[in-house]
Amino acid sequence: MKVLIIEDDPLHRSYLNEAIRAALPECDGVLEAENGNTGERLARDLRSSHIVMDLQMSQRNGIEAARTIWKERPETRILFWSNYSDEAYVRGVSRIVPAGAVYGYVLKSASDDRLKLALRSIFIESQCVIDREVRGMQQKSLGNVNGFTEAEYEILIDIALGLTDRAIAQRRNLSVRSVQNRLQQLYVKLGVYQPLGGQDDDGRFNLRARAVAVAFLRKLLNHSALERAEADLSAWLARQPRD
Amino acid sequence: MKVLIIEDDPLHRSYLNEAIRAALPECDGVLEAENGNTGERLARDLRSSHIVMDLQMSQRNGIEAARTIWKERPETRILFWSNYSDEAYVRGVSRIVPAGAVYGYVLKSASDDRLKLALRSIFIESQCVIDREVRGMQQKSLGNVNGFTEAEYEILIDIALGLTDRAIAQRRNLSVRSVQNRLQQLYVKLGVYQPLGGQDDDGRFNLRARAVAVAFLRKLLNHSALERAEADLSAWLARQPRD
DNA sequence: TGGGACCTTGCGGGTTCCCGCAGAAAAGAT
DNA sequence: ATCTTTTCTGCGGGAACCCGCAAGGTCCCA
Repeated sequence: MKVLIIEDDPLHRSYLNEAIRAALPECDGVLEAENGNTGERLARDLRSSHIVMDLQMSQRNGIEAARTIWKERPETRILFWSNYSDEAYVRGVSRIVPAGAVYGYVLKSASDDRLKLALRSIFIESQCVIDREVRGMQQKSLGNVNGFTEAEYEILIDIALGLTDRAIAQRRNLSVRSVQNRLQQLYVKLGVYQPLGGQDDDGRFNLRARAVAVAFLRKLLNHSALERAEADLSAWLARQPRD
Repeated sequence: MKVLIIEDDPLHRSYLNEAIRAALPECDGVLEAENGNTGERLARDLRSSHIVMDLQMSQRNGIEAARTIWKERPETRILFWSNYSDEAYVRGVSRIVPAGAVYGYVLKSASDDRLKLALRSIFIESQCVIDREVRGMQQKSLGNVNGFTEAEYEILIDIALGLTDRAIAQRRNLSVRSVQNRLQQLYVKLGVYQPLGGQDDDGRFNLRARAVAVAFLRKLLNHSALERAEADLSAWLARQPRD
């Protein structure tokens, strides 16, 4: 068994390397890649099916890399080892994990033992391991207490990208009014909606822009999510005939 | 001489610790804090005037911490040791460094030697050290090729927070029309302006929201900048009498 | 088979945004 | 002191946004 590390911080990389050797004596080789691109290439060339990777790398982020890796070989086992449990990341990951895949998500703040345990669980015992904090995030994200529907998330991204109502309607195959409905719904959930009576900060906020701000502050959105969305968008735009 | 480390990643912390001991044999003590809050407290209690800190920590970010530390003791020497050279960070730092202060900004990707050299330069020779990449950022940011005025940056933040034109006018003591002028100017600089003829993506983008998106993608804005801005905003709102 | 919950769509209108035009005011330059 | 350049400001109007109201649609459950 060989393990591939994809992580851009050299310190973390060597730490991981040691941890893997210690936790998995049956492993006969550890490879390292320092960004998503070379990681993908190595995974393809060497047919690695055991990967540990960071999300948030400068060159090409972990989610992108994982997506293409899983697309080529869905049985690959991936342990995500990340600093953050931002909703944007958690959601991003759970959107790309193939049905039945074995994977893990542990935070860098977790203890040594925890990491080693996760390594064994995933790579040896074929069992998923998701940190409790991350799982909490998932619950909140998928359950509905303070949770966002796919539709709501979608429209949040669309306004974060700066699309107009009309463009969103076109993109999502809806009428303009429906788009506005979803927006209203989003505003309510984000707590930026102003129910007419409230003279408090009335008129101070542009709801559309405010919603994006709040989403960022709550880490519903982050840089890499935006980047992905922007890439999707420009692909769609290119596909769009001149109206 | 004692050195205080403020850094939330334990690996990086211990690496820093070693580097400091190696580079500064004359130093007789290294202290560690794992977030901005305890860092500030330690700095105050122990009167540390030699600090190495990360920007981007979860509890309280480096810029906040540095601001209060420098407010209390402007002669403190601070070396910022960060992963990123985002314009938002660079600008954030240069906004708070007191006149004549000795400080440094080196990237975590820099070599061992580079870090040690920076430590000696700043703490022993009282000389500022700013990584070339960061300096490049500063140039771009302060010079005006693709650079943003303070005014433009200010209004960018205001719309990113979700304020309306009217609210911005109030906050910045301008007429609404002036705010809109500045917005137009910003749109031009961000390349989102649509000069009437362009039927290309005409109407696809909401300029206001698009500007924020582009700013995020270009790292003119980032999470911690938004957080700071949000804090400033709510302070201002509290100070604002009911209109 | 008839509610109930939810989503979609059209209509209408009040508000905000976007911005060309043009005059006043401020800041520099010669 | 005068000229230029930049910034601020009001006016006006077209477009986009925000949203209450109300009429279908769909899906599920009893």
